[in-house]
Amino acid sequence: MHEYNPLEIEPKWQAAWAEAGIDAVDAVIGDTADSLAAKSTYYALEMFPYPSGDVHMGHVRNYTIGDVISRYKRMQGFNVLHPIGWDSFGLPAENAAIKQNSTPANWTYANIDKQRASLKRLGFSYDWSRAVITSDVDYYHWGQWIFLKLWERNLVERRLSPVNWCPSCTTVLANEQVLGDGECWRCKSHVERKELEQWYFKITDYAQELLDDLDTLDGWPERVKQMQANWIGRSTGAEVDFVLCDASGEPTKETITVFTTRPDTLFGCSFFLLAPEHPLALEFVAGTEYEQDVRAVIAEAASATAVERSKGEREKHGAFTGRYVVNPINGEKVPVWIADYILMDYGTGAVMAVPSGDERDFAFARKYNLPIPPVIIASDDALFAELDGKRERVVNDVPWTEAYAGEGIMVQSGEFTGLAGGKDSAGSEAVIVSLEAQGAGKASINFRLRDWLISRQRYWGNPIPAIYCDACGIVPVPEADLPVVLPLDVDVAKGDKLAAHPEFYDVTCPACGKPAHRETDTMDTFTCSSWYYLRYADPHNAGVPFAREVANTWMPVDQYIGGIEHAILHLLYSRFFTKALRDAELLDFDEPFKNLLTQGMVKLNGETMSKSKGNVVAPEDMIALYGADALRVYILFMAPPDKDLEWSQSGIEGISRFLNRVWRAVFDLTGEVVVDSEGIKLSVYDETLDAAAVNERAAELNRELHRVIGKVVSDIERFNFNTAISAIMELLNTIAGYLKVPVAARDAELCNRAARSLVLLLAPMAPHFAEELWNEVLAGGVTGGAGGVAGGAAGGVGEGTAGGVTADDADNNNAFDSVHKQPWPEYDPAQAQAATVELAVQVNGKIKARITVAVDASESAIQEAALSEAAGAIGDKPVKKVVVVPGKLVSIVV
RNA sequence: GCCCGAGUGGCGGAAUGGCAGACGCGGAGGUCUCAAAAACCUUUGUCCACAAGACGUGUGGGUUCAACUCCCACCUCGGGCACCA
Repeated sequence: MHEYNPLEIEPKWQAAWAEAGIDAVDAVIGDTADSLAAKSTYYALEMFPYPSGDVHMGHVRNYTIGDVISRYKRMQGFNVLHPIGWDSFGLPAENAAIKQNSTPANWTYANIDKQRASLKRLGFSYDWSRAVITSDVDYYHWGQWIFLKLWERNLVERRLSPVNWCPSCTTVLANEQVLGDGECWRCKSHVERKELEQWYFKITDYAQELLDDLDTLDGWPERVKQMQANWIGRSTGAEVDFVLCDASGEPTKETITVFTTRPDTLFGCSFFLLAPEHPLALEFVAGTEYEQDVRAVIAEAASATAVERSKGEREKHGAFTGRYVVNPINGEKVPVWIADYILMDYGTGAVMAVPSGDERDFAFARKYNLPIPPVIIASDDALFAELDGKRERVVNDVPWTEAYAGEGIMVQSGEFTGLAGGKDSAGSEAVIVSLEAQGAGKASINFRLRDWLISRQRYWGNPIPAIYCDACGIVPVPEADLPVVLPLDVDVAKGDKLAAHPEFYDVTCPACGKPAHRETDTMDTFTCSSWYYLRYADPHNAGVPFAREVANTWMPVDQYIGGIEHAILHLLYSRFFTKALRDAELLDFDEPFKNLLTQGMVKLNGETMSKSKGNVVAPEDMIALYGADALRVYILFMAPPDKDLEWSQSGIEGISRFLNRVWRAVFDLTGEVVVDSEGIKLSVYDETLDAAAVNERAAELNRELHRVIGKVVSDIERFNFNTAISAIMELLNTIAGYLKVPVAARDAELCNRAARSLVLLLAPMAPHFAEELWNEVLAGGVTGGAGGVAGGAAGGVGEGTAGGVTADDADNNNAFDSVHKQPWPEYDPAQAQAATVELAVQVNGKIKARITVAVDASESAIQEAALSEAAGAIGDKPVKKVVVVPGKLVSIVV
């Protein structure tokens, strides 16, 4: 036996696999074009890395999970696409370039080289021939092409809007890129609001479908779907048109529309609110006595930072504009105020205030002494009789001390009084019908989701293919002129930008030929990551981003794996892209990712590992100590994949020990007397075992083999890698018990099968380890060793066709018979059963005895045995009931 | 405030309503060794000197022959959203 030396065998097999092209989907060893076509496809995908530096433990975890799934599926006979690439545009490259006086490209590509080497060192089975790097012209060319397709489909728009501006990154951000407390997702600086003209993708056109199709994503975590649903934020209700009055208070022909989820409370509207940014606000008060107060509120609201706004219950400020509007439901004139809690970018920026039914309006009414007419009361409320039918308004001394926003009965609501009120209630519907009849409103749906702001005032990104012409306006770059190449001689370290490169932006208008100006903003990096999974399917296509039929073959992704932090960002954008590309007839499916696994973080001392905290455990250090396989197995073993895990150094030593034990056991199973490095014999036999004891151990091992293979299958299918590994450990423990049997008394077939199964089960998780054992000890049958266990007789379960050399071997020139080309071991649940089982006997819920019965014993026989065995505990108390749970226990109630 | 998760030994974690704590780490004792490391064996939820027994899955109730698991109420921690009309 040679020692298990991961540092020697891992690079060896990595080189051998690379040479044999074992992981490329279209060059799989032993597969012909026909056999490949006959296989089902399986697309396993992990979120590609940003090349920020070294590979860290989070990557190791993410990619190990994906690799296990890929290798397992290959052994199950699928043709597996398992690609990798880099999301390589983005701001960190610019910052690093400035810091190191380098260029973003140099920094990025150097990091990619470093990460590629690390990923290869970890033994991940990627099809490297398909690697996609988003900052390569060959890739971003097609990002521009897709941009033009979306533009053709009217999904691209340049418009003036309030935007989020990060002063530190000196660029605008999408809504999704502003964290809950108003911080930039990347640098955590406080985001400012600005009014700028920017490029948008009209993701809101798909708001309803993005929401509806969440229901079809059965393979997604509920949590992620919930987060997306909240983010999309659909509200149903009505649009109501209020008639504007002129400065003298006379109704005009103009109306102003509000959105409400509670049309049933329309009679309770006692004032009307505009957002401070609303264009009508200043128009109303210009030159009036109200102007000063209104301007003060506007100024105060504008200066409020995101932090202040996020503090929840904030003192509300407002001012009367001097104007009135007419409530269409009852013709009442109500005053128009501005209020700083009204958001310009939700609904219409104008709101009907119902202080009795809305906490915020209530607080505002109290503060400014506005009427609070009750219109909804709980059905059992005594006020009903008192209020019903009365039209007088109760002012500030209403019996209510707070707003009532729940469901109830409409009161003081004219013809609608007595109807059920609430969101989407009968009362709401009746009010909408009435409004529609008089042309003053309609049913409506509002989304919280905003369009996706995709332009960035940064250099290191995909150039937006648009040209500004004084004569023609904004003109798309013609498809034939693509790609718009990002110049590499921009020296960001010296503060250089695209906007300072005339050779980039001085162009002629494609429409009229006159001098024009190229767009110097680049696209959000999230546009690059919104379709990379499609490019993997057809990575070298030089005519289109991907061929439709090829995309249809591999997509949707069967299993996507990545961090929860993309629950809204990347995962929502990618869904949008897929739907938009489908409508552009470029592909034929609705959702990109059929199944999603969000893996937990790797922590140290309860904190996320980060360079700035200095608490990073470097994967390279662990590989140097224990090897890549031990690291892979350990990270799988520590916790279920979707939970955060706490790094512990001593645990990986345990896994290293486990692999060493397996190593020795495999040799021992061949009959070889295993010795340690100093020649001390480790194989120890128990010569006292008689034939019956040997047979019992053999039967136990056989049962355990069938049980564990079945367990590993079901655990891997559910991604419970930790329990799959536990089960393999249990198998090893049983094997260790059998290895006490002297070599001459062992069952050769059983030893062979046990060794092979052990190695095959570990192959997806510890690929080099398994490959070495397979090739050095097992391929071609177990033949080596002092005991001379004969190989080739492998029948039974263990391995379908794997009798050693596969039939395809002759057809190709690979020098080895890879364990990763073997079929997954089969198992027979019936053989996992022992002939007899021990049952616990409970008397009134307490275990009082144990009985051993045949596995197929009849219920009455079991009952009889249990009653006699537990007779002492039962005593003379009458037996009321007996429950027999086959294989488990007997419960006796006395 | 609203919406999700999660609370099990010293630690990581197991348990289609059916013997709680699998598997591993750590600890204790032992074998081997001059010694140590490695390896192997035994042991390891708590209480009790041992045994017998009792108690044990955040808390309190409930359903059930049987509850970590299901139901109700609550506590704690983590995450997301939050003036969205």
